[in-house]
Amino acid sequence: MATLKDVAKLAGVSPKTVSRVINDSPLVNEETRRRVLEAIRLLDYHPNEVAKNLRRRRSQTIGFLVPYGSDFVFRDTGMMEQLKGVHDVVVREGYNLMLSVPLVKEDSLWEAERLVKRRCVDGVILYPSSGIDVIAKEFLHRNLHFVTLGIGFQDQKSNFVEVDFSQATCEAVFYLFSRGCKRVGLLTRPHWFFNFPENDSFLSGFKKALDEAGMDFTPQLVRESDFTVEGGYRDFLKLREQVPDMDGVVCAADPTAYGVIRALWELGKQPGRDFKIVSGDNFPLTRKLFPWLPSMHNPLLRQGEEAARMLLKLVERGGQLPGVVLEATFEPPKLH
Amino acid sequence: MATLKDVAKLAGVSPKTVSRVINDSPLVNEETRRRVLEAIRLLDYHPNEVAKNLRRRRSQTIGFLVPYGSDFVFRDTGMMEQLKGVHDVVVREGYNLMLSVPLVKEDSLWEAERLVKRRCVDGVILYPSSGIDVIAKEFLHRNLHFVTLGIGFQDQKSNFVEVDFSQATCEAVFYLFSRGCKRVGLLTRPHWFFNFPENDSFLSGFKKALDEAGMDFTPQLVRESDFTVEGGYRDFLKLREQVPDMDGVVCAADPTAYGVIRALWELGKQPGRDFKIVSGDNFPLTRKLFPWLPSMHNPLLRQGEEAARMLLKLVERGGQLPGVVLEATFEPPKLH
DNA sequence: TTGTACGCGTTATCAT
DNA sequence: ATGATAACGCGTACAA
Repeated sequence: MATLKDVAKLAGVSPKTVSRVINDSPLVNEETRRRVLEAIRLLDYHPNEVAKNLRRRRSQTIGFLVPYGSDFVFRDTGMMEQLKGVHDVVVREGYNLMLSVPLVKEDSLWEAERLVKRRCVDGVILYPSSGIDVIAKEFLHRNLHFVTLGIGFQDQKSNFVEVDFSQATCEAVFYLFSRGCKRVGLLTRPHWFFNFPENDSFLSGFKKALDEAGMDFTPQLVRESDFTVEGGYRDFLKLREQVPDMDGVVCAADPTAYGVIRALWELGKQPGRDFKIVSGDNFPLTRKLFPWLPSMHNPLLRQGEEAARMLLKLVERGGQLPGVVLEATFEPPKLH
Repeated sequence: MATLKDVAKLAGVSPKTVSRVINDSPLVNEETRRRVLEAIRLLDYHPNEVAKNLRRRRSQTIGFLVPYGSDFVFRDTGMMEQLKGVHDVVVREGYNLMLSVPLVKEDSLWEAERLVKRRCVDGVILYPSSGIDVIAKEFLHRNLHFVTLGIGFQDQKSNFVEVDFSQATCEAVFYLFSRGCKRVGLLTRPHWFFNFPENDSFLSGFKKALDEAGMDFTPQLVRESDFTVEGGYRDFLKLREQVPDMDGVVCAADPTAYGVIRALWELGKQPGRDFKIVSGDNFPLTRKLFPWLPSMHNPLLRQGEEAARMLLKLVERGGQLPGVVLEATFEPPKLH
């Protein structure tokens, strides 16, 4: 493998000049540059990024840490959207993306520390799954770079990109009323999935809608459901026992809605006609598979992009950045 | 940030001794080791992987290069399975995983070269999408490390993990016959997706089944379909025009089958009852969403694992390894 | 515009 | 069992 020195020797210049050419420095004679480029071509020289990174005290790499538990199979579609958002920004800015999925839950904390403290990455994007609060607080304190996809711990003010569903959920409920529903339920997110359960924007939006519609809220109208198809199936059936006259439901996630759909099939009801549903993510797949299914739109791609942009700023400028809250939206489908 | 030297100074030993302790060398006195470990703890020292990698001329990282076009949205579920297989093996062996999705198709070749030649990674896992044949051949020639997920170019003998569907497809067709089908069609993989279209194991299995059943094969019975829901929808409707009396179909992929299911709904037919389907991947999601849907099983996870194991061997021992062919399986669902 | 000398933080070699 | 010294391949600081 040819090195920068070899190139310098062949081109008859100093190593530094070769370095300048590689890094597109303007401070180099055209003729010299030409000679150097020719030498690079002849030797098939490729700069060694590891050496460069050591010298620059950078890894030029961003980490994406997926919590164990992403076997949540189908949540992966949402994760992939976020990941793609992160990836695109990171790559465009000349960084690499390292993906890490700890094999067991206990490894998450150690893995986040390993990635950042051993300088495998310049910064890391974290899911706000349980346990991450510890990491986030320590990283903040030691000025290590991270961004959480959602709020990671209570009173976190910086370095997160959160999605707020309250307005979208409120509109979704009104949409169901407008479609003739008399009694609407909510399958919300699982509180145990997060570090501070209090702040459920699905629930607050749901309550707001009932309030504005002059209807009473009762806890019976709500169940939590983990973001899985089976969970949606199971929890919908339970919710139906709680609210026998329910004729519409808002789901916090697409997989949950899939579970509801399956349950309705098995009950001999046609989803969307005999019973109304609003879904929660609006995955591309959902549009393809169930074009008739109304859905809130979870801005997963943008969340990933924002998180990546924020992290790169942190890496390049240091300090902290105020958290960002994106709004989920609800676009009622065209009626016909 | 404390370095190895700082630790050495504090512990009153040479840097090399600290290095020995870190790397669990047996050649170090117990008492010395204790002192060093104490110094490490006091300084909160973390070894710098970049420096280590420079010295060891390794990046200790494996690349996973996703072809542009992975917007194939739902194929991602399959890709995630493979990725998870790769990840688990790679991490268990103490490597990192770098994920790269070139933003545009033209970047793929350059990106693969960049990753390997600039030593960002020690080796790379490639999809056999078009264009990869060029890379694979050059890498082979220059002894750079790679494994393709499937055969990347004609006559490739080494460094791939392929999945063979011929037997599974054959059994799937017989299953449909056993369920009363008289006329079975095939929605096979898109030939343009690969570099050498000749070797379609779905098609060969399909032909074999018809042959063994004493039925004539005609090209009308087959259509290619890209691995998308829309594609499955569209191509199924076309295939139905070609074969009006078709009463069963084998799909090369799960998203294709989803498209078929949607088409049947819209035709007012109940999938699985009025028209029989066998799917091609058996994603976890498929089991959850359509438990009644029979499917061949695409060993995606194992394919990823095998590819990773192969690549790590190549990285650590050099040379080349003969390609591996995994068998897809068909397990008829329990009838009731 | 170009070159020199040094350092980034670790491991390898060869001593002792 | 431990240490001195030299790499690894590049960028930085400063001088020319």
